[in-house]
Amino acid sequence: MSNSASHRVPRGADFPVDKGGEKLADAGDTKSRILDAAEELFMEHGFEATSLRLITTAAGVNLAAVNYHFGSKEELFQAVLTRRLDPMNQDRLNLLTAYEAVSSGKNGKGALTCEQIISAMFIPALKLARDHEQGGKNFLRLLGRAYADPAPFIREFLSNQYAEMIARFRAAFARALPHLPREEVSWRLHFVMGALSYTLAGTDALKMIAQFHPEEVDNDELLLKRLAPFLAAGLRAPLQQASDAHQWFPET
Amino acid sequence: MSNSASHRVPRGADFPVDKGGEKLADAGDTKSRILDAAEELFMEHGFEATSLRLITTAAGVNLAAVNYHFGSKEELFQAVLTRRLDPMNQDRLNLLTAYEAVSSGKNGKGALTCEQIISAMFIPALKLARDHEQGGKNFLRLLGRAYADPAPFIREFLSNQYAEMIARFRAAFARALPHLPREEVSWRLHFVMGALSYTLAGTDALKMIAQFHPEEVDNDELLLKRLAPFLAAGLRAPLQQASDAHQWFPET
DNA sequence: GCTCGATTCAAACGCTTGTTTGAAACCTTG
DNA sequence: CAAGGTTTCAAACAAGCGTTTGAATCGAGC
Repeated sequence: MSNSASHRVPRGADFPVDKGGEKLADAGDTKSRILDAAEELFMEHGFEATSLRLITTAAGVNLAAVNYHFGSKEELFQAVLTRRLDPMNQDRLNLLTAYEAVSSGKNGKGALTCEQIISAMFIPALKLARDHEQGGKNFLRLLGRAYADPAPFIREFLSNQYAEMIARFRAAFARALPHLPREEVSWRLHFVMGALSYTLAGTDALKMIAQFHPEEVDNDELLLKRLAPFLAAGLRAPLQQASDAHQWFPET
Repeated sequence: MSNSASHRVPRGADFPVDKGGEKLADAGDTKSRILDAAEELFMEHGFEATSLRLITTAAGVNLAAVNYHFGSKEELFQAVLTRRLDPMNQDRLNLLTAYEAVSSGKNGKGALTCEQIISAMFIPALKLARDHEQGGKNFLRLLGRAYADPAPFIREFLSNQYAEMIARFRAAFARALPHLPREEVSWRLHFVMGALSYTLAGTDALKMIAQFHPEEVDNDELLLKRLAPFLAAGLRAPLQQASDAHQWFPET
């Protein structure tokens, strides 16, 4: 029902296009003002707890503007995610392709190191984290939270957005870790994605508990640089033999 | 306001107590029926998206029963978490204490291995995951999602619930990894907690993407046994030197 | 058997939610 | 300047929310 043409569709393209020298996101543009306000408020309160009245008031636009420009609250949320997620994942794919081109040219085998693959995942995220003028930093938090959101439309949306990227990176990790069963590679990729999302989303969760230095808490760049070696070591961990399981979990 | 005595307080204790041979959680008890239904529905839809009418209908009790027995929706949510989280964290502390007693008796130094410390964190969680009769498996998912929930009352509640456990485990890891700066230990503990929560919460998130075998997807026990070695290797990763940072993130 | 506190119940309260509506304002195009 | 499509606006809509109320029901103790 939300995908029907029931709402009046504006003349503009589905998304602001960069035509010529004009700014890509005009700060005065109603659509962009809504996207910016929604991004910040969704990050702060989550999808369900953020009302359209809160968003439109913060954006300084009329309440009906959301339904006019985006169709529904759900479609607004997807637009907020797409605006930055699409380019970031495309950057990741491009970076991985570039690494593979260099590597295959050099030794003719085409297998990257774990460090290279993780770099291809993290550098585009880092680019967003460094983007202080736009709300890039906020966006990473929002994205991390969307990962854990139970709403079906969010999960389905993220699955579609990530499908291509995940497949490419799983293949790359499988080549980098040929001694590991494919299944184990899938799991470890899952762990990497999880640690990344959670860490980005939850910096304010346990910050007091972890007694971090104040200047470090909100520094996503420092965070990623600490996380990357941690994950690389995990990826290269020797495969756990079934006979060793008792070392971890003695039968209670 | 929610903590006032504005609602009529029932005669029973704050929580079902195990008196003698009677069952700890009587399935017919209104309070327990509400807790069970709420646990499942909160897990499925999240806190905001789950209405009291949904919960009370599923539990087969009157709508007003929640406010009568728990005071408010927020207090119900905290009761759902406390019921299983309190014992689990107590188990973790007891297990860590037991390991430390054995270790200090053996070599007089008292430093545990990373494997032991991780075991002390994971085994109590594993006990819940194995607990199929009760909704223990569902609870781990709910808990993982609560970690990422932006609602202030949830974050504050979890901070208090975890404060003691986190402090003890950080100290243990610091002794196990004496070559690491305390700050780095805090970060890696944060990564461990994050990977654990996310992995437990999000098994249905990327399950299609990761193309797992169906029988493995919902097996939290197998999951934890794969995650533990991954995290242990990460914890023991050599400290990243500032001069090596370019290996990960060449200045773009 | 009656009393009194504990519990359940149906109904309503006040409020917020996402969405729709039809008219007003705006702005480009002829 | 007039026409026509685009965007904004105030107002209302139906529905759902958490919570409260006061009476009905239950069940043990005198």
